[in-house]
Amino acid sequence: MPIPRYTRTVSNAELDDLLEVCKALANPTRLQIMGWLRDPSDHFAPQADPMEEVGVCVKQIQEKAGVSQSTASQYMSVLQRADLVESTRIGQWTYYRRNQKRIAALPELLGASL
Amino acid sequence: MPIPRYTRTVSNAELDDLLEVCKALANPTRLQIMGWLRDPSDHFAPQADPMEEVGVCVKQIQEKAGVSQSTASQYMSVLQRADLVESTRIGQWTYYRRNQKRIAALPELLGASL
DNA sequence: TTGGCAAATCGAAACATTGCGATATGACGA
DNA sequence: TCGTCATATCGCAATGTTTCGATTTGCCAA
Repeated sequence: MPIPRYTRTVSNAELDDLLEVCKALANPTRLQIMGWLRDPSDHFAPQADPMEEVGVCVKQIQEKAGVSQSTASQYMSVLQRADLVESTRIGQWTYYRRNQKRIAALPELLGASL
Repeated sequence: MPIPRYTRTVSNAELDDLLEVCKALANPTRLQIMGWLRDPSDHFAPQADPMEEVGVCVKQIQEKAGVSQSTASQYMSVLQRADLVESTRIGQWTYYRRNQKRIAALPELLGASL
């Protein structure tokens, strides 16, 4: 029975997870969006539904970021795939907000994987 | 004199800094290397100079990662530009080690910028 | 001083990401 | 039912990243 030459400290799942997070944040606009979503009412104009609860709709993010509608939509789904944001659909709007639980756990993930 | 409509919480310098870190880590092999360098003697074979102090030479990283010499060298300079590793040249070898101070400060940078 | 080793840099091909306009889907109000 | 608005998805050209082999630089020992 062969003994592995060197130890593996970090699980592959955690590493892949962190990798996806880094990829999602490795874009200046997406990184900014995450910051804006921290205090939505400081960065976005009022909207139909209360942004502190449900989040901010794509149109507002698009306007603030100065990108096209399709780009804004794509950005948000990249961030969502990395589990950094959550979304709620209300009527014709999709509201995005930070996944605060996940974000709070990032330092730990960093410490464990990196 | 126009008043900015919304508040900026995060400095551009910090955001750019975090962006560079994310870019550097947004590659599976580079991410792995950072992990290996945490406990070098658990992951690399003995070498001329003591790796816990000076770090690990490029050749060892190259072999462990299974990439070409030029790729390994580039990877290390990407990590160094992001300030995640430091290097020491001894004779014909360049030893790389984690910038532990910087890495310890990452959670704070994350908390401040993201 | 010459040969060999380690590392860095260069140039290029393959591959991935970016970001747009066009189009599709679905909700709402007239 | 129709037109409009918000969002999502598609296809594509431009740009950026990856990764290599070849070349260059620098160090050391014979």
